[in-house]
Amino acid sequence: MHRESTASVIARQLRTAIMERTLQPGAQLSETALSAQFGVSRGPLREAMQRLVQEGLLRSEPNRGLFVIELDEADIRDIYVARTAVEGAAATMIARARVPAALRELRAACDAMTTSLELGDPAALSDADFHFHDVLVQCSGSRRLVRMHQTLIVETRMCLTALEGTYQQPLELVEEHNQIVAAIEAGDVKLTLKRVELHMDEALRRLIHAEDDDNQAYI
Amino acid sequence: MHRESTASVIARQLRTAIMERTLQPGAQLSETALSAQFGVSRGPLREAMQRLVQEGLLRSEPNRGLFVIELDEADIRDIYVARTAVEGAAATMIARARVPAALRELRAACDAMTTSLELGDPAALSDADFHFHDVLVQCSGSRRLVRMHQTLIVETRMCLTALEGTYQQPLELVEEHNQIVAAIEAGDVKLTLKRVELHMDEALRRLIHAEDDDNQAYI
DNA sequence: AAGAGTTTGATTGTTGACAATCATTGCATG
DNA sequence: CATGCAATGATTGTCAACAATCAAACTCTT
Repeated sequence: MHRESTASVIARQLRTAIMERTLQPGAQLSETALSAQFGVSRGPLREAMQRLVQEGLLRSEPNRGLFVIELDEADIRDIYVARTAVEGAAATMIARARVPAALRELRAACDAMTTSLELGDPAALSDADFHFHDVLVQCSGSRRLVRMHQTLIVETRMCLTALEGTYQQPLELVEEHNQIVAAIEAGDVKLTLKRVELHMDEALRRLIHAEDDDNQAYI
Repeated sequence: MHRESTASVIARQLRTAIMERTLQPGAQLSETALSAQFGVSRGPLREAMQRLVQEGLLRSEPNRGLFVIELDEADIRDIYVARTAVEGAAATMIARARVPAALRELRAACDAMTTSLELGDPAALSDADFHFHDVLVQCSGSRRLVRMHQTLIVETRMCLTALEGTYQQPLELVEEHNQIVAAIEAGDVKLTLKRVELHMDEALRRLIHAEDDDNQAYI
C-alpha cells in the first residue's frame, strides 16, 4: 500500500504541528486524542513520538507522558551554534566543489528571496529563506548534515512562528544571503565561512531583539 | 520504578549491539527474536527501533523489516565531514570560553590517552580516544552538538570495531590530540579549528588505509 | 526444461484489552 | 485551619491476538 511507514508519516505530521504551534511548547501529547485525530491506533503513534523524542522535539517524562519542548534564550543560542556548525560546513563544501548545478540551485533560491522582498510578501520571504537554507545543506551532498539540519530548522521555525513571521530588517537579510552565495560562487572558502557565521550572528540578534519587543520570556 | 523509559533502555542496548557488531551491518532485526532476547514485548522494542531509524542507524523497508545500515567509503567520509563540523564547532567554543574546569577535563582525557599509549594497551587507547572526543563535545555545553555527536560516534565505532581496534600510528594519533588541547588552552581559535580539521583528515586517512589493508569493501 | 501463476510460510503492521503508575480530590485528624 | 492520608480518575506502559503484506517454494502449463 504505502511506500512509507505510518510511523514516518505520523512523525512528519507531528513535526509540522509542533512547527506551526498547533502543538504548543510545554503541551502534553495525549496519546488517545492524537491517535483519534490522526486516525491510527496508539501503537504507531507511540512509535512516531519516540522518533521525535530522539530528535529532541519531545521530552519524555516516564509514567507522566510526552511534552513539547520549550525553548528559552539559551536554547535559541544553541540552535544557532549548531546551525552555524552545520551550514558553515555545508557552505564550505559547496565552495570547494563548485558543482555548476549546485551553484545554479543556490542562486535560484537566493533570487527567490529577492523576488519575495520586492513583492513585499513577508510570508513568501520567510518560506524562501528556509528554502534557501534547505538547498544550501542539501547541495553539500552530506546525508548526515542534512539529517542534523532538519531538526534544527523545525526548532528555528518554532521560534519564528512565535513572532508571526515578520522580519525586522528584510533588506539586510536578503543581502546577507546574496553575499554568502557570492562568496561560494567565487570559491572563497574562508570568506564563505565568515559570511555564514556573520549571517547566523545577525539572524540570532534579530530574533532575540524581536523577542524582546514582544516581551516573551519563552518561545 | 525506573527513571528511564524502557524504549530508551532498549534503544541504548541496540545501539551498543550495532556498535560492537553483535548486530552486523545489513542484518535484519527480527522483532520476535530481539523482544525475547531483551525480555520485553514487541511494542516497546518497536518504539526503540524507531528511535534508531530516526538516528539513521537502522534503515526501514516498509512491510519488509528493519536493517542495520551498511557503511561504504562514501559514508565514512560523510561521517568525518559531519564530525569535523560538530567537533570543530565544539573545540572553538571551548577555546573562546576557556572555562578552567573544561580545560582540566580535556587535559585529563588527553593524558589518559598518553598513559594508554605508554602502557601499550590498544583497547584502552581506543576507549580513551573516544572518551576524549566525548569530553570535547560535552565541554562545549551545546546540547544539540552533543546529541548530533552521539550518533556519529556510534557510526565511527562501527568502523573501528570492524578493524578490531588496532591503530596504525598511535603515536601520531596521541600527538594530534595533544596539539588540539594545546591550541585550545592557548585560546587560539583559528589554530584550534585547523588542528581539529587536520586530526579528522588524518583519522579518516588512517581508517581508509587500514580498510584497504584488510581488503574490505564494506564496513 | 523454462516460465508464469499459485500457494505457503514467516514476518511485519495494527488493534484493543489489561496492568501499573501518577496527579487530584475529598476526608479525617492533629 | 493546615496537614497527612486514602480513594478515585485518568493517563501511560505493556501485552498477546489478529490482519496484511511479502518472499520463496512448488506446481502446472507450454
